Amino acid sequence: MSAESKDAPAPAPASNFIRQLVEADLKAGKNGGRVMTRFPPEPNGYLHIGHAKSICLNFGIAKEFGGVCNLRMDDTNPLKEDQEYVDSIKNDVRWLGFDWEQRFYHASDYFGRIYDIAVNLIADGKAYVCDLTEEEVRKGRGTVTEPGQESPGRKRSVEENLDLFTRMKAGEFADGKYTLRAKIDMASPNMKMRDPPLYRIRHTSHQATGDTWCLYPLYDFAHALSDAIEGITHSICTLEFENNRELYDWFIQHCRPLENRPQQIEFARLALTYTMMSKRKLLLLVQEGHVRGWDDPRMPTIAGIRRRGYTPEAIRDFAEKIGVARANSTVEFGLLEHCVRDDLNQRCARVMTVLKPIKLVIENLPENETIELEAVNFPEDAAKMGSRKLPFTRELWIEREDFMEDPPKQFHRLAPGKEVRLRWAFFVKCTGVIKNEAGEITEIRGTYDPTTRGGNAPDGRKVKGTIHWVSAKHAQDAEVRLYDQLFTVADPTAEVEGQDWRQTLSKTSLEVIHDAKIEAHLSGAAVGAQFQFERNGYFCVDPDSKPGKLVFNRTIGLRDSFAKAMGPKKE
RNA sequence: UGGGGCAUCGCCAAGUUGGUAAGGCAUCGGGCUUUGAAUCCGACAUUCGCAGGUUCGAGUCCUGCUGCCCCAACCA
Repeated sequence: MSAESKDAPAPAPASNFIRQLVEADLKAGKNGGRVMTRFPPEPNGYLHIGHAKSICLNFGIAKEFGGVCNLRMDDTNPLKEDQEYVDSIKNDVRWLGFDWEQRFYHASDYFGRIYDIAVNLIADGKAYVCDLTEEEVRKGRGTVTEPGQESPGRKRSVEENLDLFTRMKAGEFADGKYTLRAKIDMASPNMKMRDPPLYRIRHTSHQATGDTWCLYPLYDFAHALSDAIEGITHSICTLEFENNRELYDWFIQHCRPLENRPQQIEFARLALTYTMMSKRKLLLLVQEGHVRGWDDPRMPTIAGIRRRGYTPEAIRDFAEKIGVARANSTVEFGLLEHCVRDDLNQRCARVMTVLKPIKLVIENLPENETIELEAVNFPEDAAKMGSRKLPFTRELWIEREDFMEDPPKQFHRLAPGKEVRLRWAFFVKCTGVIKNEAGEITEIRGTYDPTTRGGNAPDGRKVKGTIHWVSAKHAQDAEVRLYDQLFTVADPTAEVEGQDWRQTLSKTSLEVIHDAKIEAHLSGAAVGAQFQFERNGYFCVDPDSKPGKLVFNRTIGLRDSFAKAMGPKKE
């Protein structure tokens, strides 16, 4: 625990306008020195990496300034919400490393109080029952350049409004018959202030409150009140709610009884290249079977990237690195990958696994001889994870890509007449290949130099390349799933005329290898265990694994400057 | 066209009484190397959307312009 605190001191968090604002509020003694934030997702889908940014921000700010952060389900629309989503949200936030303690709430917890406040608003002449249809309301709202028309309901008496609202709650009216609207200003240049709806009738049972209610408050009303009721001091949301702030403040000012004065602050939501963040479209990917589910490792959902092998530490680091600002921006996916590699590099034991195997026969090693070698599990710090024994035998698996019959000069791997080091083992020189009738190489032949045991030549002879291998006799088969971007374009969000967004879905985002060769000792690895397959990347054990047949997900490949220098791969 | 926002290196992003452009990612060199990984060293904005103005001095102040985002769901 305390061992890590003696490491290099954490760098001071980057400056951002929200931290500065909270700091200034604290200094000014605002809110009695209290800091309370909240993360308020609507349980209508799974959380994604964009939500992770918000979670880190809200819980992070609270923790940093000695405050707390609530987890609240913003469940005001029973048509879209589901218990499955609330479960997944709690699970994901917890997994990311944040704790709401006992402060898990629902906007629906406050339906009773919100209703009472609405009644007060009516009594104060600041809200009225409107009998316009949805269509009429839309038309009556005007446009951005023209003022709207006042609803006839605006002239209703307080008594009649109260009576109607009571009957709306009692279930006397069908969906859409009436709404409750705030009486603000139909000519406001801010469309959000043109008598916004507060309540609509919906005879639908609710995920949390069942059939208790048949009318439900709308977002603006319920959200501002929920914040005030909980005592939120800083209500952090994304930029698209900027126009709603004036309305938020109106509610805070005119509703009673309300004790607190929360402040809404907006920041730019996360956008990532090659990534779709729309909840609606992510749902379609799941429903239409383009992916295997919300937790498909190709999905940008927390559940997906968790299964993929991304760690909470990497995601938190990413959230810190991207910063917080008010300018819309799109972060390169490569930054997230950097954070993941950076974290995994420090925690994963190294093992050798051959993904696309070809046999290498050591001609000068007898059939039944086994040489036992030792391999360090974490070469950066040999003491950290110990070592393991490796059997070296006549028949080995090596990576197909590590052999070329007619290589370019920069190729440091195996080729006829060339010598390479087999990691932790010996120098091996290729003596030839065996081909089938089709002319395909089926086997590579070579000889090992017994004096180079461990990988160093006593004569000081150097070798350019080191490749990984596994004893064919001892290797176990495993399934390995290689992932690539789900979309082929950097901005899958861009609307292209005549083209459906699904057309940018990649056909090669998943490649399954059924016969990868793994070191025998790996066969006992637990689901979720993570390793670096040397020279191949970071991998984790997938829950689909069965006894005797492990399934690995490639979390992320290693950086590959050679491939980069050689140009794009043909695959 | 009304209102609300935003514009600093390829991508993020600091820059707050105006004082002479942080950092990260990416990229490019080089060292080291039993992972072409990691790591280490070095390079990388005379310039802050554009045009004027104020000032000894402006990314920071003023004026005008341009571009992009958001708002006309009984969604959030």
